[in-house]
Amino acid sequence: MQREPRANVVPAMGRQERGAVQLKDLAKQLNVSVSTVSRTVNGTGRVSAETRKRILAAIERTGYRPNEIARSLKRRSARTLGVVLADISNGFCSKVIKGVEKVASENEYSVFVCNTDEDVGREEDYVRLLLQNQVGGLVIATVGADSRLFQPYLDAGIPVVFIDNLPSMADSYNLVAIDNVKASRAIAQHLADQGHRQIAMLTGPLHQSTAAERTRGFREGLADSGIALEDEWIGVGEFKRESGYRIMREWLEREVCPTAVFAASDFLLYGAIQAIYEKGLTIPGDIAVACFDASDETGLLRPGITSVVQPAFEIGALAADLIMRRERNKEVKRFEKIVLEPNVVLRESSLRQL
Amino acid sequence: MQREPRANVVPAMGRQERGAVQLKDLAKQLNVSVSTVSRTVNGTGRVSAETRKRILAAIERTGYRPNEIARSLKRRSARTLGVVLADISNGFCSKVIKGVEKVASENEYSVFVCNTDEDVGREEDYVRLLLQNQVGGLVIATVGADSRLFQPYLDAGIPVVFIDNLPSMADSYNLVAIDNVKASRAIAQHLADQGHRQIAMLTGPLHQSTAAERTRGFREGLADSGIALEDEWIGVGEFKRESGYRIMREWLEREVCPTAVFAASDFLLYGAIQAIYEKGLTIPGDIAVACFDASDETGLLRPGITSVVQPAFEIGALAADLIMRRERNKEVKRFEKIVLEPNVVLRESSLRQL
DNA sequence: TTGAAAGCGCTAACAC
DNA sequence: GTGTTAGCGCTTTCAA
Repeated sequence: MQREPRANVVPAMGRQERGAVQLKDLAKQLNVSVSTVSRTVNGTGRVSAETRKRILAAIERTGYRPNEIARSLKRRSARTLGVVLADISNGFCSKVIKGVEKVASENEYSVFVCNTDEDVGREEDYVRLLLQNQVGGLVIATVGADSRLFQPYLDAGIPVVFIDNLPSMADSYNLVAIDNVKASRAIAQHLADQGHRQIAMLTGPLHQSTAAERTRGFREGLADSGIALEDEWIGVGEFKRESGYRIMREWLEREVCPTAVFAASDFLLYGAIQAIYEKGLTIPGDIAVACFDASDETGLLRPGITSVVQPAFEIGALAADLIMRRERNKEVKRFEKIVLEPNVVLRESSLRQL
Repeated sequence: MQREPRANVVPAMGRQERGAVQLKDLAKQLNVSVSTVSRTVNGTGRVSAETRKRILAAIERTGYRPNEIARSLKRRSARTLGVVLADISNGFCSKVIKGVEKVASENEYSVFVCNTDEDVGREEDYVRLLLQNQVGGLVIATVGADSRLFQPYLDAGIPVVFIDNLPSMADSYNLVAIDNVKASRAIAQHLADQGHRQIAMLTGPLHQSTAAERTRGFREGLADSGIALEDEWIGVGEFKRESGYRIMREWLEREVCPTAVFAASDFLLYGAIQAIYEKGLTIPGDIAVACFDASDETGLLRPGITSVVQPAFEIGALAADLIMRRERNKEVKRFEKIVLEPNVVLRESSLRQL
């Protein structure tokens, strides 16, 4: 195919050879240099009022948008954030993402979302892939405890913010999370106050710091009321529905079974509740229940579930904001730990007198 | 500060000047050219078995990973997918994302997730931002009907897949969705079969094709049973809880009110149900209800809600797969429309005899 | 089979 | 104020 020789005949809006208008096209059109255009686009350096106006007009007219990939290559960092979470369908996770997204979009950042399904291998793959994509920061609820995974981020000066579990690092990490111990203590206190003495806990893998902390806090809280949390009534599974169901069923088979159950995650509890109902028991009549992050998008669930409500949106927003602040002040190299107050909401599922 | 003059003294694993090991580092170490390393990394072009082995070993040893940004710039397309949806907290949306993500990660793609909250302005911003980020494809449940927004994608040959609403384009788009008309007809049929005659519909903005189709299908389905869907019983709002609540309340104030309500989205219905309960009425005793995409993550909702269940995960996966196929066969420029069969699940919320 | 070199679109010295 | 130019890290002709 022959090149069109009389290119000038083609008006400015004519078919573009390949893709979008770019810096040099504008420069050529306006008889200025690419750097002048670049400077006005970025508002950096001086440009005379008149040329600026012409350039802005041309940008408007042509709909020019800078190629973010080229910018990122030059800058060696993309205006993107990676968010790595267990499961986007989970209310906590989706709210965290929304929080991250809000702050990100305010800063013209885009957000990569990655579901690990609590699979350590997938987490590793994503963490690496995001690094290859030169994300400006990483927000992660990690399930693998191996902190070496994040070393390349430290080396590259890319902020990593943990919002849930902590890997086994000394001090070189950022954290935005609630005080899990305190939250669990509060629930323990509440169940004890309600008169329960046979109390069980459903929790996740204890090598995950959240599972460990929530269990510890719960045990301590019960101890404060002179109640022992027996080992046999600490059900350790995965943070999944099936685990809660299975463990609760086993408990219900025994001669004595708990009158109150606290779960370290919502799905664990939903599984347990299913087991309780299948046995023909009622909540809170026969068994009181509570958990972390009960989230009922429908607003129709009865009974309402007593719950530690993490400020998930805020956690996401704060995590993203931390990254943005680091981005602005590259010099500030300290690590930040933001620990939020837990919020406990009492609902019917644990209230004896209704 | 003075440069270290005896650089060779520093072992290979020593502190890197800046960031990660890259192609030219490997090339230098192994006394081969960057192109040879590049060829073995990508498995393109011929490389002798021996050098290939040495290079792979070095990659393993150094943990080299190609910089995706640089690749993207060269390729003029990033290995990323954009997903633009109303609200990640919605069960339909989160499942779509998971479907997209599954296929994407199988292809070493990353996924940008964007919540529009049904705001046309935000949708536009995101669509443009994703283009600037050179996404390899776009999966979108659009709310704005202006097809010009997507023209730059067409021009650049970037596949756009609609999974919900259609913009007002002629034929040049891809679609993966269920047959909304058919699904709504089925619900209409069911409610008529249950003996209902005063039937109402809650729907979204009628300029959105899904809202329009669902309404049309429902009307046609009722007509098949000789029932007219009165205009006054078509409640048009936003696809949000508040709309459902507000409209249902109005209906409940009237002398005659519907005995069955069908909602074009889950949140619309949840709002309506709240209004029904506040009025002291029961479901399905007083009013039968059904909707699109009732999703109960807890599994504890009673009554279960009769619903058109879109295969959301599959929709996402098919949409992503379509993009991947286009990516492989750039030559294939046709557009695809994949219409899936609707799946209707009858539950207690609409069953008279329980 | 391998290497040299030209970009991909942009930013930022540095020179004028 | 403005322009020239050297890369950012990679892929890909084109020669050798």
